[in-house]
Amino acid sequence: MLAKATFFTLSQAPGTVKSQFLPATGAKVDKQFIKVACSNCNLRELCMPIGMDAGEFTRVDGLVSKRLTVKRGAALFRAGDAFNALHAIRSGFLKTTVSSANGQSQVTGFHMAGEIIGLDGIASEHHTCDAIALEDTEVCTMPFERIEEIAREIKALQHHVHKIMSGEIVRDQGVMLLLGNMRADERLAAFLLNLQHRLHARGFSGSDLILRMTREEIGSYLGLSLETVSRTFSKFAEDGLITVNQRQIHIQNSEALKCIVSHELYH
Amino acid sequence: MLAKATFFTLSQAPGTVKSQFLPATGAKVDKQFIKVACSNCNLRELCMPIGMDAGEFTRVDGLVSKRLTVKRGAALFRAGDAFNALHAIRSGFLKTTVSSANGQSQVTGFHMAGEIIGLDGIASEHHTCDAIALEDTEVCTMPFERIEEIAREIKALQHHVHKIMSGEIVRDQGVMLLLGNMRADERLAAFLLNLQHRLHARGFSGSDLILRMTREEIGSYLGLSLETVSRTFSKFAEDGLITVNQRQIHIQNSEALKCIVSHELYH
DNA sequence: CGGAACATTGAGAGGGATCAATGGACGTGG
DNA sequence: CCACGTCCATTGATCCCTCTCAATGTTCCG
Repeated sequence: MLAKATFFTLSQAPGTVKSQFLPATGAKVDKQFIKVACSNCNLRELCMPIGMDAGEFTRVDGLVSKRLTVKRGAALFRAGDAFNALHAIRSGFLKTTVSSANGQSQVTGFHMAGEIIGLDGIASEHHTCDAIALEDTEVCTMPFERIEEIAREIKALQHHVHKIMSGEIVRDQGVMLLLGNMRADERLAAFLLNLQHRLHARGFSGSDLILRMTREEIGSYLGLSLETVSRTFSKFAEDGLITVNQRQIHIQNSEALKCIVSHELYH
Repeated sequence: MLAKATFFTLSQAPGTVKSQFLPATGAKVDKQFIKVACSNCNLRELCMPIGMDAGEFTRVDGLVSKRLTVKRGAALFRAGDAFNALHAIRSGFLKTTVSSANGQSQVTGFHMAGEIIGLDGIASEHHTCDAIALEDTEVCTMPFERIEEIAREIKALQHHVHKIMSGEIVRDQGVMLLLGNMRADERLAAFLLNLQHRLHARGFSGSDLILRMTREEIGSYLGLSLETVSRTFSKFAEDGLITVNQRQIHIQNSEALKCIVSHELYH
């Protein structure tokens, strides 16, 4: 219930190792257009409001000021940076991390195609987290002033913006529940199931997935050490719930994972 | 830095035990007006946008459809309830809790006068958490449709709504950092400092505070058992950092608390 | 005054962190 | 194409922080 409510996020590839993430339109095709319109984008159902007429959609197309490419390991933005735009992820995969004054940091989320990133910056006009690409990533940058301007005119867009922000709040609540209440195996099971769920929403089977992040990053997100993450993966594999090969995970028994999340030992 | 960035929230009373929370206007005065205008409210600087002209403020007054009183222990809303309004807390104190399918629950926040509650419901049109009053509480109910309607016309209000939601996201990030990275004493120290900070913003000294929640609720919020909360309070008291008398806390050495949050043992 | 709810404190156990060493995978450069 | 170095993952051993179970004390309210 809450588990599917959107804890986390994850990237992956359908079956083959190197296959790219985009469900349909290939990157090469995109290159032909200097600017791909939202109305044309195959991710629009994930990141744009539904129920707009053609005229409204044309206005929304004007939201995207530019497309950015972020190389793996590079930052889309960093804590402290001035905020002026939200970013829709077109392809690729990012993590967001917050840091305390003394340097310890925590992964607060993994973000994949179709999601909106940068909401944290609105409050103070400055970002409060780092957004780091975990693989080469392409984002559509939407100046926030322009978003607000158009949202004042198009009801559906306005409401959509509110829904996205509220959804992020709900997601965070789920992570809090996870960090505050669950034990290691429950956290990791919930993590994998969320993964599966989100991949399914993007047209993948979800039983085969490729982790884009290290064990350390998973551990940071889940409030565990990297060793515990690794050990728990191994335990799941021993019990026949999953198959682990480095970052390739095959989910064999998602029902059992659900039982683990629910505190129910085994079946 | 992140510590003051708004982890949590807390109510209290300035010095005397039974004193009410409202900084100035007493409840009795309010009763004379069927409806207290936002433009008149002494909390407006906390919950309303600044920089509006008189005409705009009059429109915003129309946001509040009614005032609700929630008795201690009662729910303002519950997970699953249909969402249709946000609530501004006028006086009192609430907690929000989320529950997983199998019944374990977690406090996700404590909310005091001047804060907006109910943002979680926008995403799915249904609330995802319970909001329970920890003392008799008065809220101003603002139908969300009306908020959106007026926000489309008044830029300052629109932006304010966005800031409030973003602020909630930033707060949640801080809680994640706390739950994922800190140890018991660090969590509790951060909790107390956040308390102090928020009280200060409301005109209280903040060195004397009265907890409105039980040890168990603190523990749930911080991901600790109630015994650990109690023990840590005692340890802080032994070390001369605070004085504890049931729910009355006196902060004697907030600098030392800051050191604890920063992982620095003692000084 | 008695009971319920809450807080404190102690003893013991366990889950996960930490420290440490080994092994694979990948990329770079010879 | 192979060698090497780096990064990452796995696995083991040990320790300790926090949970759990339990008993007692305190406050508040009917």
